[in-house]
Amino acid sequence: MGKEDKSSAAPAASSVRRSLCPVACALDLLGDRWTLLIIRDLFLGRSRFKDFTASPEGIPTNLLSDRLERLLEQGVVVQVPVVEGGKRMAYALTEKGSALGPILLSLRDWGLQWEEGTRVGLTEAGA
Amino acid sequence: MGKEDKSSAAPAASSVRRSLCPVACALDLLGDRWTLLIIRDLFLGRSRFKDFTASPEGIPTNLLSDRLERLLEQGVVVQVPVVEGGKRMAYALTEKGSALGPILLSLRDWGLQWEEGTRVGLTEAGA
DNA sequence: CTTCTTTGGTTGTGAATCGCAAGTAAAATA
DNA sequence: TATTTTACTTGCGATTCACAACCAAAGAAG
Repeated sequence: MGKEDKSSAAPAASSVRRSLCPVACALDLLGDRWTLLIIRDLFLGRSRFKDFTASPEGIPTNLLSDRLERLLEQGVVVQVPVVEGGKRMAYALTEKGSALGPILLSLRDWGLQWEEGTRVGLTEAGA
Repeated sequence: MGKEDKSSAAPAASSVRRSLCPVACALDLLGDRWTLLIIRDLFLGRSRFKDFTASPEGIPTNLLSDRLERLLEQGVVVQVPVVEGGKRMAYALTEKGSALGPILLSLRDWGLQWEEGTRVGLTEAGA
């Protein structure tokens, strides 16, 4: 029923680690062009599916679905009802997800310093 | 010939930015499964092509070639002769490349704290 | 309750990229 | 000069990406 089928898979199957290096393991989960942008959006206060697709980078919806699913699996985000007891769900960072703040901040700082013309949109979260 | 042809291209053409967000721009260059592992190796003191292929993650040589070429283009690494005036070249971090230290350290810290069974191999460079 | 709109996805498809294996040429070594 | 090592390149099947179209459930409007 298309439940165990992934039309668009992640850069790596979550459970296949290339090594025990913490950097490599972090990259097994985060090492692609979209995942950390979703995390960035969560830090910026966006929480709904539509919000993520509205970001300027324009993530394709199939990739967004896939990444969110993987982040849920890995305990980086959780789903919470938008209104108490409602059916609509929003995404929120777990403690594991919030701990990604320093990574985002160091990426932002490096980008600002070395990539010409970049501008901030990140709030001072996680620092 | 085969000079303008890339058999294995990078995750994004270096000059096509998805937005002006510093995080997004950093990920345009660094957002894949291998690039930051090469940088990690450079911080660990590895500098030759063979050294990178010898890392436990086992990067394919065509991808290594491609990533090194892009890092050269972007001024993150430079080539220096292994012996004074020799023909064999090694790779070294530029100032721009060395500035990636904090990103590597935050990835390492997160991996150590949240990814079960990971162990350090990173020296305290860049901090 | 019925209709309309928004939200949150899924599906399909061609193009691009990945990962593996094999081949190769120049440099270092014996 | 002969052999080995280094630093790649090439080819190819499999996976993943990006774009577009489609769809069903939820909420809002009348």
